[in-house]
Amino acid sequence: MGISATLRTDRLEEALSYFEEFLRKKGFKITQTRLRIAERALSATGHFSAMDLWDSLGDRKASIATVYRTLELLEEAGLVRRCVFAGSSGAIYESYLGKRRGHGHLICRSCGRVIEFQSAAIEEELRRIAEAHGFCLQEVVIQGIGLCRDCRASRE
Amino acid sequence: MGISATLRTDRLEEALSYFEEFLRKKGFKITQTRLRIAERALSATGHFSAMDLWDSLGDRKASIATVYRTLELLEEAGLVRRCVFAGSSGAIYESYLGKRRGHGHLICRSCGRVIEFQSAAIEEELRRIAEAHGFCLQEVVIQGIGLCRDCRASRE
DNA sequence: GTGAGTGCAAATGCTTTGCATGATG
DNA sequence: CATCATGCAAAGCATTTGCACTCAC
Repeated sequence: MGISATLRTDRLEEALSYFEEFLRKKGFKITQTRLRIAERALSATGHFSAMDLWDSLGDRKASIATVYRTLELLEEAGLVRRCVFAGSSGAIYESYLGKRRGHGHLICRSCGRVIEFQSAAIEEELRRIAEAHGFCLQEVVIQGIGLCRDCRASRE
Repeated sequence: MGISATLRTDRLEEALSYFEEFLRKKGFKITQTRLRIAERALSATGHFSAMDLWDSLGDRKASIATVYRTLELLEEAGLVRRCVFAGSSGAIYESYLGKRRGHGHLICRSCGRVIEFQSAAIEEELRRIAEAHGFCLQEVVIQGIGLCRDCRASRE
């Protein structure tokens, strides 16, 4: 997927200052490296691996270790989601900037394409089920695995 | 979690012969090792890692490589599901024996407990969404991550 | 100035693979 | 008896960690 170079400056600034505030509150330091990584991660339009993000940092690279460490902070801040798609090794991240939390994914087994969808009904039902079990629901993972329209067609 | 020693002989025999038939159809050989691993995997009541299964084999151990290879076959046969729970490294397997395919999981962040649930409504809705995207839905992953009743209580 | 953040490289953990040996159809 | 399955050990890969150095507060 990779990371697009286009920045969504509208909400990005907002998200970045939210991240700064998060760091301050938690007693973490606001460093150039963290901000640089956060900017790249938050402005990504698609799904990306830690390595993709690292690649996109250009000349002033951070170490891959720091990329992982910062992604963890961004996830903790609720700005980024770490996804593990069935059938693929390794985690994939996505920026929550401009997306609703808890959206679902349709993942194509054949080409790896990921289609996002939103379903209030599923979220609602899951919340209801969690409540019935006395479970405090913090995060939701909804995935459909199969074949996308194109791959399905090319098999017939 | 580990693997229980109790065998559910009622349906187990049935599942095992289904597995044998699957192997035959695919041109794979029916070996003692495969059957031994399949028996353990299929009769497990909870969730288990490849290592758990390997441990449970007792004195006549197979190699861990063969355990992985056989679990893959069992998954292909639709008798076992490989799950990756958000927040934990490594895959967890579950037998589909006596369970409905596509059931969901509530996973406790704090103690790791896994609660299973069934929701026809979610399955239905996901099927509807997939169809709307021309997507051929083969498998479903539904997870709720948060705190179970006990861990939630002990935080207050 | 002090403690936390970073880079580097090494370690980790789970999983897969190559290849010689052994069992199955 | 030809093949495929297995065991073993080594490789693979994504991720994490230890530690000396550097930077933010």
